[in-house]
Amino acid sequence: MYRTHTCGELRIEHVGQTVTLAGWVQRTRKMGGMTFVDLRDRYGITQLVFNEEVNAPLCEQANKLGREYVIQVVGTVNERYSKNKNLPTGDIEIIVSELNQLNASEVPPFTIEDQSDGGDDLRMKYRYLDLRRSCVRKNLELRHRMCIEVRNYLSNLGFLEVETPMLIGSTPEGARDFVVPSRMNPGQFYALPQSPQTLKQLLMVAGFDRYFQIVKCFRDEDLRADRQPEFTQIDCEMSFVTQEDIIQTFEGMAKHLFKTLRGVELNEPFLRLPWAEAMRRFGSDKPDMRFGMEFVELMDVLKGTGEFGVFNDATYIGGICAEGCAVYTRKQIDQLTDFVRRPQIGAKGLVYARVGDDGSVKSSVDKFYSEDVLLKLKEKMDAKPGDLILILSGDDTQKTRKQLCELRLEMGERLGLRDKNKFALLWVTEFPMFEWSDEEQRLMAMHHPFTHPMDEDIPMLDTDPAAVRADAYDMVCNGIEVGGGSIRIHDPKLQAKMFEILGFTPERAQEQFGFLMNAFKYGAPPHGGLAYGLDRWVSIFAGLDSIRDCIAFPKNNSGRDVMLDAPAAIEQKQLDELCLDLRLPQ
RNA sequence: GGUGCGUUAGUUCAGUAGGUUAGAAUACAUGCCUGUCACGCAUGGGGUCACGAGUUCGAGUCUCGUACGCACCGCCA
Repeated sequence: MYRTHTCGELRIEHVGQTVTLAGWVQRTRKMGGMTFVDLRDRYGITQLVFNEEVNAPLCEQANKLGREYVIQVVGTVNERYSKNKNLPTGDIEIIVSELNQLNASEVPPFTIEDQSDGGDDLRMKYRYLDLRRSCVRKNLELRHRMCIEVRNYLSNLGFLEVETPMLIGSTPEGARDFVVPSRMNPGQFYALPQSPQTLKQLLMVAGFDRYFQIVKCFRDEDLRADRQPEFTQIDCEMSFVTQEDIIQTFEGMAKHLFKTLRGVELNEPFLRLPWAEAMRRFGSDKPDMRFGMEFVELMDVLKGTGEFGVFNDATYIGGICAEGCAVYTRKQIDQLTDFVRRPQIGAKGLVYARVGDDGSVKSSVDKFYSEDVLLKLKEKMDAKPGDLILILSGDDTQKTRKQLCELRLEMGERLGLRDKNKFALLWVTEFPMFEWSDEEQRLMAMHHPFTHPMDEDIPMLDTDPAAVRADAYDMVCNGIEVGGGSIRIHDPKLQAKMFEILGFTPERAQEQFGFLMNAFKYGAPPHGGLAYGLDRWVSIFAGLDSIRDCIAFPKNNSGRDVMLDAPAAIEQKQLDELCLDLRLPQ
């Protein structure tokens, strides 16, 4: 037996027991005739003591241990002279009588400590060392507990976890597919699923009326801090349900996770915001509702009421009111102007108005407007003395709202309103069914082509498809889309019409999605579902800035695994066997 | 495909206006130290300043290019 206890286990009540421990050397402290060793495993740290007077050769042996050596010790649990309140095992130590070095270690390239000196790149290259750090390990432990709670919650409601294949067919809609060549079918390719969407719909046809799966999904798109090419979804689908049933079920799951994993009771029903309203009030389909600072539309107050050409040419003027920010210096406001002018945001400029303690308004456009108009502005913005009004305008309402959204988030950040320990959840509903693609010169499904339109909008499919709203919903937490879903189409005729609107010929629809349309001919139940992004949930609960930190072996910004050095070229023999003629870009 | 920032010791970083032998902290090594726990003290080793070209009497420092990293835009049904 390698060990009788873990390194996080022993307490004052174990004093006097003879124990065997095994683990890694975190650090040694040599005090002359005495040596202390911190022994670490994933359960904690236990201090080992070696005393030259008691056993000189053993102490000598301990002095030779380096960081990350793997050792096994036999010893007696002893109460410490001076306790360490920072460690759960800080009341005790092990007086070692036997030391076995199980393995040596090279000096690690960075320190294996919570406050590591290692940069991201190096930590990823030696991820197996990085994962030894408790702050990283804890994220994976949380991820594990979340999976358990998801399975508990859904299992108790009668959901069945069913695995769907990883090797499926490529579909042209949506994200780029990762493709896998088939050796036995030369020149043909599988694709890795972007999501098990169609497969779970087939499970509904098969009568598995409550399905879920914690499942890897793959999308060959550029990465971000919150986007990996392979990521994990909690994928769910239900039959004989309305949108309301699904929202109730999965709002319940969110509440369950918050309660069991964060100890947060969310008693109120989540806010529901139709997409158009979210765009109008926050300029985003995933608004951060931890703070207010809602948009106020100012066209009626500022357009045509003064000589300011920028506003008079605008088709949208919107403002936000930053409480107490009238004290902002010229420099601070210039910083905000630079912020909105950054190419990624793209605003031309920023108009501001300070509300003085006496209620007077001083703005950057004073010379263009009468005092009367400026007071009307203050009134419309509901601004109080000491507030700062920030205004953006433009000739593209959608774009200007997006810019104002960035400014609102920046102000929220500056004012400390985006507290990681505060959670604001909501549903965004009534998404548009389609959005116009300039690149493809056609309507594209905003969600996916299997989304059911809202019943009352179905007649508009023929007359004004762009105005049709979808029976779709996203769950948003702190400005992050944490899940989304929809009621699906189960009528083959409606599905065929949808493909037609999306520009598919009947032949091509049959070729790409025939398996689904055929299945619908055999009694498809009404159904709908939702998928949660597991990585995002874990990173929100753990307060992480990037989902990488809750993934054991993540990819870097360019989609590379720097530890495995993948992707990489393969041998000519493999290419030959796959009948692949590889021409690299010049 | 694009924008921004970065690349200097094992590691994290500093490096002034372009000018002598490139620094700090930490890690590592050696020595001292019997109650430390971010131990302390002393000494020491450790650098192709990412790569390539250019400007210059002279480049870690300025310019251009390349590679890599991070963040973001596009993209992500």
